[in-house]
Amino acid sequence: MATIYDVAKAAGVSPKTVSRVLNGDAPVKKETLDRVQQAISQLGYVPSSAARTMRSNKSGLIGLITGAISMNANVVDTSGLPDLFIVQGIQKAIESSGKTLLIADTGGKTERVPDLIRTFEEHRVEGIIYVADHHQQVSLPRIGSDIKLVLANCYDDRGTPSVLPHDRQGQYALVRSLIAKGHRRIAYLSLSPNMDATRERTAGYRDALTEAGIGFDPELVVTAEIESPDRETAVQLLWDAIDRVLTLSEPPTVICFGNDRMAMRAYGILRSRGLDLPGDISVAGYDNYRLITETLYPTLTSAELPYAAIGIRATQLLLKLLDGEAAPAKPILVSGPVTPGGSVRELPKPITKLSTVGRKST
Amino acid sequence: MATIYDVAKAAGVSPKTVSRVLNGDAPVKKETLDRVQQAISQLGYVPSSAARTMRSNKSGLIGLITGAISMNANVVDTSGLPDLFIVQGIQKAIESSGKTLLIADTGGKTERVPDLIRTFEEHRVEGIIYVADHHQQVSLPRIGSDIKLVLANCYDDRGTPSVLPHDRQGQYALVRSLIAKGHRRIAYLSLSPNMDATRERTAGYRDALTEAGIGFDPELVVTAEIESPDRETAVQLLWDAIDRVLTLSEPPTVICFGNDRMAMRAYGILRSRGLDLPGDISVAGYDNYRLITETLYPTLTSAELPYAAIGIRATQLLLKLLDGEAAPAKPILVSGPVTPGGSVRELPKPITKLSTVGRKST
DNA sequence: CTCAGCCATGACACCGATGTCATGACACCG
DNA sequence: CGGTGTCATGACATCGGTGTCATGGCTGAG
Repeated sequence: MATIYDVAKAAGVSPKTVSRVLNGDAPVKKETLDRVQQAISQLGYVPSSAARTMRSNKSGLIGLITGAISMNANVVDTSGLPDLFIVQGIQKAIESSGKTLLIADTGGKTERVPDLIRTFEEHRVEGIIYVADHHQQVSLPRIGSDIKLVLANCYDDRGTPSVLPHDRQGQYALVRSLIAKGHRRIAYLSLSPNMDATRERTAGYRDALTEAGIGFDPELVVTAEIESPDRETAVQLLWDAIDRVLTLSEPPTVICFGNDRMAMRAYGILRSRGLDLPGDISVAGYDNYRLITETLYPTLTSAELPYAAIGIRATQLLLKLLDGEAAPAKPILVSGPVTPGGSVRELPKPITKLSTVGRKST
Repeated sequence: MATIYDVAKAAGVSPKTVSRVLNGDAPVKKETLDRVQQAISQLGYVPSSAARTMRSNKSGLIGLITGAISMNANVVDTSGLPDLFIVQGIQKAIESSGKTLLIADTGGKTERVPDLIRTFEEHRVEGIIYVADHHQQVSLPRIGSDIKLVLANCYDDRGTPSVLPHDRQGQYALVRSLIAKGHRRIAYLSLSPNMDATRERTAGYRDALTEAGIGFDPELVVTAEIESPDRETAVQLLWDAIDRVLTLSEPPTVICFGNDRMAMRAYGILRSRGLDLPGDISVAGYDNYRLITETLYPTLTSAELPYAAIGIRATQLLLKLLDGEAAPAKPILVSGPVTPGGSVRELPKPITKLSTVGRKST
């Protein structure tokens, strides 16, 4: 590989002048510049970032720790939308910054994290983004203070800067849109109650009910998934939960599911009970996992889990920290829109009471 | 950040001795060793890979170019299984090699590839793996000969070492398994005929028919997807294709689709025609995209597109090249198994002719 | 005409590892 | 007891860039 010295010799100048040409940080005579540039292209010279890093102590590298790449492989996991979308957001945001992304995958084993951090330290990354596969609390080993850390889709108890999905707002907006379509008996078949997302979303569900003056009926809220079920168990649990709400004395007109995948399963289950979608029962998901929401027939109404946006925000946050800005005191919450699909039917409006809530704008 | 000099001073030895402790490449007295190790952990010293790289001219980095991370984002693309699974395989295989993976994403724009390669060259990667989003021919800019290149899921006309899915074998095995279940009228609704995969798979389809002594009926083979359709068009095309084969004078007992996603759509379409799955018609996909095959009800029979394996093979190939082994003359073909699901019904065996083909082992 | 000041360039040291060679302390052999 | 070999360690140069400072030539103001 050609070095700056080779180029200098070929152009008949000093290495320092070549350096000046490369970085444009000092005036160079046009003629000299041409000679140098020709030498560069002739030799196919590419500067060594290792040498640069050494001198400047700036690597231009950002480390990314995730399980997103190795996960989702065979395990079709419980959480729904692959955290990979967060990585996509990060990738996109980093692109324009001139930094280079070093991606390390935990392979699903969190105990590998210290090793990965160590590797990043060897490469003198300027910052690290840690991506969790679902909204959760994490605890990472301490990192040298010269490396900035940002958490995406997770948080810790040390006040490390973090970016989280605004689950409460998401479920609120979803339920609100259902109410706007005339639904008042709204079931919510949730993910495991231990998850942060479930707590938040349940709160959002109630927010929307309260706002519309609809009483909260605990019978309409059923846990329909446990931590890490096998397929059979998951289907069984879901089947039972659906059965439970459908056999209520006053059954729901729409069922919200904890994620799109549950909703996808529900399509098959509901139909096998002879129900028409959305004629007999409306369905909504969560995540807006497009592969599912757009491919299902009819298309699925879903609240978007703004993973790409979380990735972007996390990256922007990190870049700001690197720029010397102060860290925000609280986690940054990112909201997502509701994507309407064909799975939610518009109910005929009650003629007795014409509240604004029942109105639909379009 | 502490350097090897700081450690040396703290331990009262020369930097070279610290180096010896780090690399264990020369005997060090037990007592000295302890002092050095203590100094290291006290100072939190982590060696700089930049300095190492400079001295040794070996970076320990492998570059990966892919569109897998940025793609699949909003575009639910035509090709089916996300190439991300290839990246997963690569990640897994690289893990145990001690190398570090540098991932660059094209963001879907191939014209960015030269820039990405340039960045890799600056980091002095030892090898590059290029991952395509579907089986295809590519043309990459030339790379300095000191960097090894391996193509995954694609090939070029320069004989660059490459690893490809064995599409012909895959479709052959799938159709063979259908025949083993008693099917003889087998429709094939394929992807775009311009795709390498389609050509290969069609050949595999015919291989299986020939083997079983079933005549090839061109009416059973229909293109049901074009290059990059919008959702509406895709559904329409699929609907038409299904209609076409179902209204044949002798309709198929099973339909093979070009990928799992088409099959997923077909579930809705077939049911809306009042057909029972798999009672009235059997269905098979391609890719074994587990999110789809395992979540659909009934589960979907599919041929596995061995993306993870391709990633692993590509990585192993690259590591061998780096080890000085010669490149294989031909692309490496990776086969995948057939994953049976509930979407294919076992047909009653014809009593007149009891051929071995109709037999089922289990 | 002279000197301040800019322009273009080069000499040199340094970043943090490690390969090469040298050195001093012992042990072992004859 | 002297010579030879091994062990443990250090001095120094080097990898490829870039920051610092110096230098020579030229311009323009006084």
